[in-house]
Amino acid sequence: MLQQTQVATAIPYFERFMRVFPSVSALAAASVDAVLAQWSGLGYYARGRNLHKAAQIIMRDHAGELPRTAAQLVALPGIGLSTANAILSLSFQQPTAICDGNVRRVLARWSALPLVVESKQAEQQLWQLAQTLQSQTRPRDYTQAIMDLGATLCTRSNPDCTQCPVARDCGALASGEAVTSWPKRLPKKTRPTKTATLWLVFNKAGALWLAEPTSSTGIWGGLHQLPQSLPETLLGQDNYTLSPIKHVFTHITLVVTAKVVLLSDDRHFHLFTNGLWYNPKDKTRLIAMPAIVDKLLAHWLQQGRSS
DNA sequence: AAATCGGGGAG
DNA sequence: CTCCCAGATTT
Repeated sequence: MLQQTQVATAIPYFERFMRVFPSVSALAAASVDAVLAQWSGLGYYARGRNLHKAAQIIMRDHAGELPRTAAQLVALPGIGLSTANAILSLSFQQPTAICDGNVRRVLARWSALPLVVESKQAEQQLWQLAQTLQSQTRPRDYTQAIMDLGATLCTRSNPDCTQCPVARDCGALASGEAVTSWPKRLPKKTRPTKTATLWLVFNKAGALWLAEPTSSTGIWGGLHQLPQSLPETLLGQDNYTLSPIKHVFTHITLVVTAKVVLLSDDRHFHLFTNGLWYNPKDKTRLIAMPAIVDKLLAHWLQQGRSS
């Protein structure tokens, strides 16, 4: 959950997830749909699918226990070198280095790294530096400390160097330039905009139609989806077009126009198969779906019938 | 090496 | 708005 996701964001998801799947065996025994239901809203759904697969592999090949070597950990889906080393140092007191976003920022500043951090050279030097600096006697404390340093003091835009325990030999601080000018970064690239139409189809009870997932990969893979089109016979029905909303991804900006259809009778229900009717008020029934569903529902409730 | 995967916190 | 977060995987 913490891969590319801030701790504060992940905490409520983590707590709920651990209540529903309190053990590796419980997670392995669950359906991927049940896992993704708990992941809904958190994003990067491949993490949820990979975690589920990893649990099953751990049960099958590792007697239900996490392996304790980097090579075995990296072989599990969703675990790369960074996560493997984090597990080894934080859980098993092995002197492995991590080089996550916080650590990269701390080390780039401390070493006054002239290289653009996205470059292969910088990547290599930062990993090398991280491994060199790792404590051989207290790897767990060291790993937690350098991450917390980046998260609390050596922050992106407003570092508090007066409180920093390594300010004395920090290269960026000594340089006279602004500490925030590190890490050096590549110029930003513009994010392309794409448009999409999504349909909100409500039945008489006020439940929303969600289609079964059609693919386990790609954007929102494995999640239930809003229809992008409707059967011809329904297009003549009264429908409402909501004002477009923006939904930003890492690589694209999606401008979504939602169209709303209210089914007043049962005539057209036979057109809706391979999916389910989701009642937004039923909080007990968690469905694997992207955050944009609730976003559009809120938009519809707030905006209402504007056209 | 570059692109692809969400969503939100913070400024 | 922009930047970036306890990155991994695919192309």
